[in-house]
This record gives sequence, C-alpha cells and structure tokens, in this order.
Amino acid sequence: MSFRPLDAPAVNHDTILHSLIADNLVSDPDSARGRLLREAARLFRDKGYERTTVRDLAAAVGIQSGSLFHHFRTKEEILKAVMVETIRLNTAVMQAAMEAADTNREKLRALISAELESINGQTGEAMAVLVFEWRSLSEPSQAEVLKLRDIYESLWLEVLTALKEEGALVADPFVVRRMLTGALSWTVTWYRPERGGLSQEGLTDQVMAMLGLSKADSR
Amino acid sequence: MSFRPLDAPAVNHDTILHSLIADNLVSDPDSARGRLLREAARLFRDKGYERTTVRDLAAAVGIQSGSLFHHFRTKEEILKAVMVETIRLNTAVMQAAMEAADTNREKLRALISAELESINGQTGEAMAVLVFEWRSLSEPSQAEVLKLRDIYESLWLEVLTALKEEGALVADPFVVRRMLTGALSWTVTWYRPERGGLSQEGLTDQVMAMLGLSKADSR
Amino acid sequence: MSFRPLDAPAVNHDTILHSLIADNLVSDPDSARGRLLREAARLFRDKGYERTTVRDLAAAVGIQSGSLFHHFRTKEEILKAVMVETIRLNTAVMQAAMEAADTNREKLRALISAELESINGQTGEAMAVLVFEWRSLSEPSQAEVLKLRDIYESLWLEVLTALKEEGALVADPFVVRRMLTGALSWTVTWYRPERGGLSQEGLTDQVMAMLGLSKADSR
Amino acid sequence: MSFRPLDAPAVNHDTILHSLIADNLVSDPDSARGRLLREAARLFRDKGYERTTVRDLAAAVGIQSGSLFHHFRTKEEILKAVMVETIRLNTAVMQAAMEAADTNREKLRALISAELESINGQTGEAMAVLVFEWRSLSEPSQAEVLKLRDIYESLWLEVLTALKEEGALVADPFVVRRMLTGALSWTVTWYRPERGGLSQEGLTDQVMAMLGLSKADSR
DNA sequence: GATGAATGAGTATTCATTCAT
DNA sequence: CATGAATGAATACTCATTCAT
Repeated sequence: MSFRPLDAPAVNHDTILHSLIADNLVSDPDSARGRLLREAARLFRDKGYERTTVRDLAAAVGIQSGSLFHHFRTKEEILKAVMVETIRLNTAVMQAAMEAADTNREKLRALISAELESINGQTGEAMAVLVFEWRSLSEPSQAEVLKLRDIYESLWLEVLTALKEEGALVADPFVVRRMLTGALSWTVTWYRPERGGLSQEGLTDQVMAMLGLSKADSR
Repeated sequence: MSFRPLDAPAVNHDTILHSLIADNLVSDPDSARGRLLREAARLFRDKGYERTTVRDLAAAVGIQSGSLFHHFRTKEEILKAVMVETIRLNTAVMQAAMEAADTNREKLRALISAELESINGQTGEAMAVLVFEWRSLSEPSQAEVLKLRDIYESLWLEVLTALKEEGALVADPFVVRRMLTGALSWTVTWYRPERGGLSQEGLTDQVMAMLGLSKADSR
Repeated sequence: MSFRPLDAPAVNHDTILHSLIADNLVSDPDSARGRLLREAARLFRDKGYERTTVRDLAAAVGIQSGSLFHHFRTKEEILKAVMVETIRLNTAVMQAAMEAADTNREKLRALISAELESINGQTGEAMAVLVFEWRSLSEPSQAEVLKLRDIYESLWLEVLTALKEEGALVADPFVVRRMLTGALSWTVTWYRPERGGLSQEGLTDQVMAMLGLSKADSR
Repeated sequence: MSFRPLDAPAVNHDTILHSLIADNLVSDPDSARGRLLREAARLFRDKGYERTTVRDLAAAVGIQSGSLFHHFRTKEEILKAVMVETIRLNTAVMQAAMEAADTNREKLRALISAELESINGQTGEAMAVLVFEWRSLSEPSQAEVLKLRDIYESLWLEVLTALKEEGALVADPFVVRRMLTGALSWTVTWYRPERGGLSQEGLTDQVMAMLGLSKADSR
C-alpha cells in the first residue's frame, strides 16, 4: 500500500525523463538534437520516412539541410534515434509503473494504461513511427532496436505469465500480448481522447474487461 | 440449415472470384494485369511502396519498365488497384460467409475467420499493403478507397450492433471493431499457420473467447 | 623482309580497332558510348577527374546528366572504361607493331614509336588520364586495370630482356623500362609534333640514341 | 678544389634551410605552419588534393578544421605554399650543389643527384604533389609557381647548354632536360632506395651513363 | 502492345568557409 | 588564436514518366 495521493501519477514521468537525459540515453527535448527528433517523429508519422526530405526536417527546426549532418551522419540515423529514444523512455516509464503496482492484475493494468499513454500521448508520433516505418530501417539498425524491444516485451510477458500461472488468464501469454500489441497500437489510427468521449482510463478498463480481468470479474 | 458437406467451405471462393472477374471488378489472376498486381502486392509489402521502383515491378513480371505504362497510367494507380481489388474481393467473400451463417454469433465468427484468412492467406500481401502503405496513396485515391472500406466495415458493424442489441456484447460495437481491426491485422506480423501450432480456426476460437462469445460461454 | 610500301604503316591501325570493336573489347568511336569516352578522356585530362562533373560530361555529348547513367552505373565506371579501352587498344597496336619487326632492335624501336604515338596521337588524352588520374580509381578497379597493364608491360620486358641477352643493352631491363615510361609519358606535357620542329620519328631516333641503340651505334 | 672531408655532403642542407627560414622563404618545419605543410604534402600525395578535406588536414595536425583558416585563407593557398616552398628549397639546394662542382660534367651529375634526392628523400611527397596536383592550382597561382620553376629549370639548361657547346652532349639540351624530368620524376612511382638494391648514387651513375656522360666514357 | 533511351526534377550527402563565443 | 556549429552551393545518383521506333 502506497501513501501517494490517489490522483497523482504513480510514477513521476519528468523524474524518469531527467534521469535518462542525465545518463545520455535520451536527448534533452530543449536541445537542438531533441527538438529535431521531435519534429522528425511528427514528419515521419505524417508523411512517412521516405517522403520526408532532409530539407523538410531542417526547415522544421529552422536550419539549413546541410547543418543536419552535424547532428546525425545520415537520415536513417535520425529514424533510428527516434525509435531508440522512444523505446528507452517508454521502457523506463513502464518499468516504474509496473513496480508501483501491487498485484499482477494491477501490474497489467498499469502496462496497458502506460502503453495507451505512450501511443496517444506525447510520444504518440514516435510510437507510430516505430510501427509504420520499421521497414525503412536498415537491417543492422533493426537488429539494434530489436534488442531494446526485447527488454520492453519481457516486461509484458513476465506479468502475463504470472497471471496465467495464477489461473487468471486462460489464453497463451504470447498470443495475448500479440493481440494486445495490435489492438493498442491501432488506437493511434482512431482514438482521439481530446475530443471527449472515451477517456484513456475508460479505454483501459474496456481492454481489461475484454481480457476477463476487470476488478469485478470473478472468472 | 445447409446440406453442403461438412468440410467444404461454406462459400465457394472461386465462384465469387470468377463472378467478380466477369463484372470487371477484379483482374483475372492469370492475365498480365492480374499477375502484375500480385507481384506489386508482394513487392510493396516486402520493400514498401516508395522503395519499390517501377523497374522492380516490371522485372517481376518480365517486361521493361516503359511497358508498365501501357497497363497503368502511374505507379500510384498500381497501388490503388491493389487496394481496390483486394477490398472488393474480401468484401464479397465476407458477405457470402456472413450470409451462409444462421445466428449473429455465427456471423461474427465467419467474419473473424474470413478476415484472418484474408490477412494470412492468398491476399495477405495485399492486405498488409492496405494497412502499411495507406499514406502513400494520394488523397483523392484515399477517398475512393475509403468508400469501399465503408461497405466492408458496415458488414462488421451490422453484426456487432445486432449482438449488442441481443445483449451478447457489452462493449461499444465501434470500439470492439477497432480493437479487432488492430489485433487481427497485426497477426500478419507474427502468425505463421504453416509452421503448425495454432490453426486458423483455433485462432478464431481464441478471439471469440476473448470477446466472451464462445459457444459454451453463457455470459 | 616485307613487301608493303615503305611509307605505309607496318600495321593497319583501323583493322586492329575494328577487330577490337567486333570483339566488344573497345567501343565504336561513333557510338554514344564511344563518343562519351572520348569526351570524358578530354575532360578528365583538362580538368582532372574530380573537377569534372557528370554535368560536364553530359553537356559534352549533348545529353542530360541523368542520361549518363543509362550507359555507365557510376562516374568512376567511366574513368575505368577510359583506361581499360585505352590499354586494350594500345596493347593490340604494340603487339602488331612488334610482330611486324624483324630484329629485337627494330622491335624496341617499334615499341617506342608506338608508345609515343599513343601518348601524342589520338589516344593521348586517354593516356594522360591513365597516368595522372590513377589514384581516382577505386582499389578494385585499379587491380583490374593493373592486370591489363601487366600484359602491356610484358611486351616491353620481353624485348628489353632479349636485347640485354644479346649484349646490346647494358643496364637492367626493368630500370630501363621505368626510365622510358617516365621520359615518354612526360612528352605529353611538352611535345607538340603539330608545331613542326622535331618529328615523332625524329624523337624516336633520339630516344634510341640515348639508349646507345641507334643503327649506326656499334657500341 | 675544395677542402671538405670526402664523405661530407658538398653542401650543407641544414645551413641552406636555416638561411631560407631566416629570410621567410620557407617555413620552419617545427612551427605550426611548417608541420601543416608537411602533413598536407603527405595527404595530397596519398589521396590527391581534391579528395583531401580540410578536416583531414586539420586532424593531421591535431586542430579543428575552422582553425586552419587562421593560418591560410583558403585550401588552395595550402597547396600553393607546399609547391612554392618546395621549389624554393630545392632550387637553393641545387644551386649550392652545382656551385660546389668544378666541371660541367660534375655539375650535371650534382643536379641529377640532387633532383633524385629531392624526389625520393625528405621533400619527395611535396615533389609528387608538384607533378600530380598541378591542375588543382588556380591559373593565377600556376603563373606564380611557374616563375619559380623557371629559375629552377634555368640551372639545368645552363649546364646542359655548356655541355652541348663542349661537344660532350649531342642531343638538344631542351629535349634532354625534358626527358630527364620525366624519367627522374617517374622514379617516385617505383624507386625504393630503402629496400636495398640500387643506391641513389648508383641510379645517378646509370642516368649519366645513359646520357653517354659517365666518367669513363670518352665519347 | 513492347522497347529502351532519354528526360528532368528530385534526393541525400559533402565540404570549404564563416563567425560568434 | 582556437573552437565547432552553421552555412549554402555543389555533387553524384535515382527514378517515374515519355515517346520515337
């Protein structure tokens, strides 16, 4: 049982971010590099990686296209950085969210909620890039990013496997995780929390319910 | 109640296909145009639309790049044709599958099964293109294709709404359809029926179960 | 003793050229490719390989820069082709000149005369490129061209070694060949036969004399 | 007749160098400028002027590329300085070598020996630059450097003309000098005195012999 | 219909040079 | 003097599209 106020976030997003910046694992959003990565994520999501030119990227941060290459050696390196930093940040956020939860059911709820937040919140553009621009990454870069994804995915499998062992989950943890990946990342194409309607917590509840894991669900 | 043999498909895929070919709604797979669209779907899925050159497309069907333009006015028209014909075929197939089913629950099962088949079977490459290359389509073409998707989607909503009215479904039909869209299309990235393991029917069962709609489920 | 008229060339340059063209070893000078290589040789000699742009090359043959790449995959391939075809042609010409001569002394004279002709005649620009743009060739291409040069050089060493064995030559054949290479290729920077003065045959005589191998020389 | 020890150099290379440094005609090799010019000569010879970047140059002397421009206004000025200082130094060395010799035959021998030393010794890299990077120099700079070369060349022509008048040389002094220029500068591509074999003095002897000017040669 | 050479606008990347700190 | 981020013009190369044959 924790003593934090009920409606404060279980984990401080900013604290995590600053700790990652200090360790040079993600760029400071206020630095030239950080601003570029944010604009790149937006452009890559909106137009696609191939249709975004380095001139577009440069214009978005107000520099000349040649100057980009002081920060990144190639255009692809920008794509990779968007993906790597996004995974690093979201892995850290999820880990903290999970650790703050007491039961496995609550841990899973924290993961779902955090993933919905990562997809539909600040890092949403970058998450969409991660899903839709994967093939634009060279194979060596794909391998690098996959290693980071493995860490991220192991958080999910750990919790789902525990729930399976508890008997709370009937289906195969791997299959469930994959269905969730698809269902949750697809929300980026339709879910608009800012338009009112379903809140993010409400959506999380619906997903838990679909899995037969809502609080009231005695199944 | 139908009198077809138990292991024959409820609807004859080939019959539907030939009827669509006769109406000039999809290309004969043995024609030059049909072969090109099949190869285009494969290449667009494997390399992405932008990274596939018209030379690649021409080489895949054994002609010169200039000759492509006797069949299609632009490269984008090829992408559009892949999408349009795929939706037309799958809409027809699903409509038939749905009509062959008696109850709403069976209709939904037929839709899920048919969508899994379209994603992981013969039209899988084209379905992946539909999901991942959407932004490569010009806005006017997107509008055209969207009209066709609306027909396709209305099939789903019709059944889900009926189930909701029956009380068999608790969640919002729109939300459920969208979650299903994500979960099912994502199977293209991981599900390999040919490797043994989970069969397509088994997967369909799991999805029905997740929705609390399996036969034995009295909920 | 041969029966050809005294002032006809011992070997027919055009016959050799056409035979090489027929074997696809050098390009027809009237073809698009042949014209490009001739202009490339001129530009590379005048401005250097690096300072010659593909736009310069294209302009010189009256096409757009993009069209160059229908004939050659890279700019470097053009440089290589200039070198390879030049060596092939000159090797064939020298072999014929040598074979038409009776004594070793006459063979050497034929080689010197032919090399002066190749440096100061039609292929002069390409020969200058061979000397001065060597480092602009990638290492793999250098290796390819070196193999061809070895054939060319072996013609010289064969004759010089025979002269050494005859006692007509005192110095080391390798050293003599290298001094000759330098002295003869340097003529490209100063020798202008068209301005009158020393004729090419006169220059050949002077070189033979320097080697103590003039006809009258009983040494 | 001179009184210096038999195996001491006829002229003191260091004395000449220091006198030129004092007059600000060449840079002190230990100064920042001198070190840069030495590295530039090496890089220009190895990679060519165009393919050597100012970053390469800066890195070779351990500074940042922007700092180069405190020493030289442009990259081309570096190339010019390499050439100018090399000619100045070698002209002074040859003049001294020539003046230390008594007969014209000995003077010529001294020139050949000194040029071989300049090509294959300490200034070899810069001499190669002088030959192979000539066209990278702008025309105004070429004119400046040509004036210095004229002084250098006049030393040779003076001696060769005297030998011609003595009857010791049959061929045209201009032709002989040009053949020698080619033959001697080409040694940079093949002659490796450090590998044993032919010594520099031995090579000088061979060249004198080729000209029919060896001591024993009574011709 | 098919060809394949040509187009020309577009792309990522390079690099000498500048200049505020 | 030194730095290093920024510039901006230039570069080789790509590729969908055209069209005479």
